[in-house]
Amino acid sequence: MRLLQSLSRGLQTLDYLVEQAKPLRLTDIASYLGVDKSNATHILRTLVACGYATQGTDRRYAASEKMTSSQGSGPTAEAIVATRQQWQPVLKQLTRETGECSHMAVLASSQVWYVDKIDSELPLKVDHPIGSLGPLHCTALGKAFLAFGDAEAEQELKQFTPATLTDHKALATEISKSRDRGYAIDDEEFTSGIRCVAGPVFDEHGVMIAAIGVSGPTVRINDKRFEELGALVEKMCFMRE
Amino acid sequence: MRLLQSLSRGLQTLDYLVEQAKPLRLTDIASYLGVDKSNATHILRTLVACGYATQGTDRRYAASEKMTSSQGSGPTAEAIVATRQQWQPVLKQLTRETGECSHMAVLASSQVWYVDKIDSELPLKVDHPIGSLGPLHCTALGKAFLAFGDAEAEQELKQFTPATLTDHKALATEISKSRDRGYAIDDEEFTSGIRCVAGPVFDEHGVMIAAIGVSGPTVRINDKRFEELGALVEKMCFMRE
DNA sequence: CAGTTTTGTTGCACATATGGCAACTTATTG
DNA sequence: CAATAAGTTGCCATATGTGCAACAAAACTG
Repeated sequence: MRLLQSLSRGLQTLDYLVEQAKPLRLTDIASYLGVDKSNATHILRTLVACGYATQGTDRRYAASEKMTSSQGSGPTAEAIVATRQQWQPVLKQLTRETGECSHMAVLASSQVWYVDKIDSELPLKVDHPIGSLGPLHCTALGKAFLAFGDAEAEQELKQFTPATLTDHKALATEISKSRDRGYAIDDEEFTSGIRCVAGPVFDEHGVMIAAIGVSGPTVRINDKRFEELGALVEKMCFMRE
Repeated sequence: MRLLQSLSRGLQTLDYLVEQAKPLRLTDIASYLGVDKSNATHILRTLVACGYATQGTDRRYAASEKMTSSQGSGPTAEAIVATRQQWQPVLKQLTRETGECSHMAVLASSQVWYVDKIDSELPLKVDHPIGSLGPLHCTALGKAFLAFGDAEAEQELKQFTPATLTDHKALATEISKSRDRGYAIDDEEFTSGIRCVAGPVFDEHGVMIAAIGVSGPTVRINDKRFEELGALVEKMCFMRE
């Protein structure tokens, strides 16, 4: 029973790239395989040439989309459920500390998909039903994906309120600001009278898998409190990493 | 720029297997690659040994699940959202025709995960909140996954009501019956006083991705109506294929 | 910012893995 | 039950993959 050595190594490399699910350095791959760097270079170059791996600008290698997402991208049901269970205490704490509704969403088909929420006790509340969808460009949760995930805004930025950003350049600036801040905001851009803040949730590989945020009526959230909420969400999101 | 020949050929073979999406004969693969049968044998044997291809009883070779299905277990968020949108009309129709609640669920971590529902208009109703989880062995939706999907029941079959099947053998018999019927049932096995029926939803590849079902209080569902509901769900599920 | 270390790529030569041939075994067909 | 086609194994020559070492390019570091 003879096997082709170089092919075996190549496939083993693929397995490793898929398993690690993040860009890997040549040296690490070579030492994992137990071969010379030179050999690893050839293997990886072949994988890239055949479309099974990609090389980033930092020279690191990763499995191509062919391997990582054979059809739909995005987290699996398993991952969502696990994340939901892991982060629900955070939602509860957010709502307890702020008195406002908190939500968790994942990315699906260029929209945010609400998968969990904790309702506010107050009579005036924000309610995105679990299972519903929302736009990326004018919700805090959506902007969190634009800022920290690999989501892209739709071509046409639909206007929902006077405050909705409909210009791609303005949106890009805002997303950049969100990245610097560590959280994204929605200042009455989707629904008049509602302000939201949201931060990213990363999985063990550093890939953004979900967003969590707090939403409340503008009447209860002045500029000062708006910033406080943002800081709180940012703290809660990055605490668990 | 030198590439590894045998690795290239191996990956090219994988592409071909994936593209053709059906078991292929050794000779065809060899002639496609333009190599000797002997060489093709070695390549395919290596692919099989590395888990990238499989050889059927008829000796034909096919790409392994690693290549065909998205490697993460369970459907992706994208797939769930798409299925939800596609099948929500069916849920609505089920509730309209029966007056009872209808639900849709996907499989996540050996549990059913409710991702959509249409409420009954009647005052006495069954309510599984969207986003909540349920056991596989004693819900109609869960049994649908056991019967038509590739789910496996937990080791310990927890007892929820006197009617819960806690014996693996009895459960296997019931699952087998479900397969024959075309739908699964839950006769007060999870909650006393509630009867449910559920059928499978398949994607374009014939892989079960979700289950949809109807639930109502036993007082409104006698044996005759129970069967009618099952027939209805079965019809609705298999209609859309 | 120069010196130092680490990492990635290229050239080369040798050993050997690999591909074709042919013989052999196993299935398929008339 | 021939007869033919498909699949697998043995063998050998050489194309080819591998490691070594030199080189180039980042990444640290003081």
